Amino acid sequence: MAPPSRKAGRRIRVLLPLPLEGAYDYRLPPELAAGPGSFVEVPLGGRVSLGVVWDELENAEPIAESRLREVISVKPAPAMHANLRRLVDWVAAYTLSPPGAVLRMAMSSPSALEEPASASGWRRVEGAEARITPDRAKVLDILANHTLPGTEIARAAGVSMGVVRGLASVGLIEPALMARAAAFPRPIADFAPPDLRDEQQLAANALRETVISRQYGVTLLEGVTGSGKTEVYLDAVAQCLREGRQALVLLPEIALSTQWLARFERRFGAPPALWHSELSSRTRRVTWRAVAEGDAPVLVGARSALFLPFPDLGLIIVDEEHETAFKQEEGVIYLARDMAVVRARLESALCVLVSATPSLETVTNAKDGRYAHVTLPTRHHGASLPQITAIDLRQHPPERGRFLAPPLVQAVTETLARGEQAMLFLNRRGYAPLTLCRTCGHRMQCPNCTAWLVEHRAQRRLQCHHCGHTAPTPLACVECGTEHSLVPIGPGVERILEEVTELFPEARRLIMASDTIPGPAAAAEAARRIEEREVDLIIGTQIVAKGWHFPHLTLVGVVDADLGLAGGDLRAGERTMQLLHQVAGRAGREGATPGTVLLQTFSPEHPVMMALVADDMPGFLKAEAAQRAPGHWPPFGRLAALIVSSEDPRSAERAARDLGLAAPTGQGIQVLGPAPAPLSLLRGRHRHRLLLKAERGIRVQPVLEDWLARAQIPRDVRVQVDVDPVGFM
DNA sequence: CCGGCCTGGGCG
DNA sequence: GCCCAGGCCGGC
Repeated sequence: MAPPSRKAGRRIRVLLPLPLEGAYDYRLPPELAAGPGSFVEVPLGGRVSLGVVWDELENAEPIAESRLREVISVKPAPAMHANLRRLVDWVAAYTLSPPGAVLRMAMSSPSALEEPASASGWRRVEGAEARITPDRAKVLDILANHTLPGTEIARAAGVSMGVVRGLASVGLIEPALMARAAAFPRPIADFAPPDLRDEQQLAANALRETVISRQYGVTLLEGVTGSGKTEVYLDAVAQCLREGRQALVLLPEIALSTQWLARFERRFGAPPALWHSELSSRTRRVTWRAVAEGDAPVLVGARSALFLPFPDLGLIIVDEEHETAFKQEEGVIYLARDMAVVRARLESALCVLVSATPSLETVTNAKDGRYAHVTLPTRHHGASLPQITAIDLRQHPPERGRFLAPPLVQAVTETLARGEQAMLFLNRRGYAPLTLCRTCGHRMQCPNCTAWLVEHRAQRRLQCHHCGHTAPTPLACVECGTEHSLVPIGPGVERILEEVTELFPEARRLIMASDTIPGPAAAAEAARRIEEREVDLIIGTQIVAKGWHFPHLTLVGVVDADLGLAGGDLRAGERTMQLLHQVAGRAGREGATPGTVLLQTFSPEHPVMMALVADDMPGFLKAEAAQRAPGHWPPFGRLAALIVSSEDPRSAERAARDLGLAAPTGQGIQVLGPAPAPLSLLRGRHRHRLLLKAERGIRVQPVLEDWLARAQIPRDVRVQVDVDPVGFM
């Protein structure tokens, strides 16, 4: 056998969007031109994969020359910028994920690269001659100096597609690639700038300065609800547009942000580009491409937008920075708020973290001088902040079988009598969170999760809110067989609706929950009905907390203020505080009527309730900090969670125990657990958790890597690493 | 004794 | 992520 002939071409590294250890080496044939960032097609096993030419790695042991395969082609797409490649590497290293898994997010889907389909149209063939009818003349007129798609020509000329096809068949027009339509009209920086109040102008100036400087910076923009934070950061967006750089706005619930989008369009005379999981694959491709080519000056999106290929990003806004929706809990587990800061640093851009109730992490960073801090302490038009009062349920118990205490019922009655709107907030969907058999005590539980099944009476079904398991509500107890013995325990929003229907039969009622407001259209319709006063009484879950503007709402009743405090979660108090503060902020946003907020609670002496009533956020955060600092809890230390799961309960438990035995030790390091996860059974998997706690100066990644390398993990066990965990379920 | 299916490793 | 090899079990 002849020795393999030495083939020409240089060796390059290609990162593939797959969960592989690192980049793979290929040979680039001399006839192809590609450099770092180029999108290339390469053979992988028996298939062809799309990948990105990655950077040279020093000290890497190269694979044998004989094993190299050749790059098939180089894609005609803008190369992935070095900044984004560094972000991919950084996020992979930080989250201990395979870089290819992070690259996958940055490619959004491997098909994003394909040229958007049907970008072709028709143009006139100069000098061609054929019979001209009046209809044909109209078409040729329209095509005098344009290339347009067939359907558009027919519509503009008022002729049928047959005429267009006829012209093509006689050679008067020919197919042509169009200059891509401006899918994303340019927002105009000075289209309709608002008059900013003095304190807004000061804040806006501070942001402008950093945008103009083109330097990395992080600023916490803190302001009470209704203080006009959005106008301030949109001013920074305007400045970014003047600088000719791109701006990215991350929102926690993009599907519910129709009011925000309308506001953006009024301010800039054009809508922003959008990015979220529900985009069609075509829109996805067009948007991805427009971002890469710099044709989308402003993009608004969910956390995944952070990995889009902006060639020149000058500004990242993270609105409601404290929201847990910024945490990605599956696949590559990351917190978009923190990765936004990283991207801003890599891009020499400004990152603005916006909130009325900023997280203790961000407040601490601002206090320590790592972040700049600008505040808006007062509301618009002199509107006062709502008056918050606690209702002690021990002193004012609701009637038997009811959930609204007499003082709250009274307040709703008075509000409705004045012709104003009221809202009842309960962060629980469905009718009742627990269904119990009165005869044998059996509780209806999810077969796949450690969770009760929630009754949804309207659908006559029981549902698991963790795995989606659903079953018809049984007539008899599944355990003892007794009929009519199952009773609902506790309220969900449906049950509150039932109660107010009896109490206020005249009031026009609306439930707002993720199952009744499934998307942007429903959200817009709900907002319209409330704004136009077609609704008197709103009963809502946490989706009512998110950025809505309800000008006629003056009363908010929180049905169960204690709900989020159970469970011993590190941030339970902080999160409850943020959620209730945000809900409270919906009340009395306009005019002279101050809003009223009533909190139903069994523990009005709890620090969260006290702080809400006294409107003392800083005091609350100070107390939180004082609690967390001595034990080195975040933000005064670092956490990483290992979630060990398996379909086999014993396998999961054994692996967790083994990991516990192999736990790292050392100065400033502590391992808690293993312990069964609060949701010890989730989607059919048995779960145990271990928690690594380290002092602030310690990098947890090498510790984790070392730990995992020493442990023997059997094949049926999965170990997920969650650096900086947010939830503890 | 053969074939189907499941699982785990490798892909440059 | 997906292919394919190899092992194991089931069928006649």
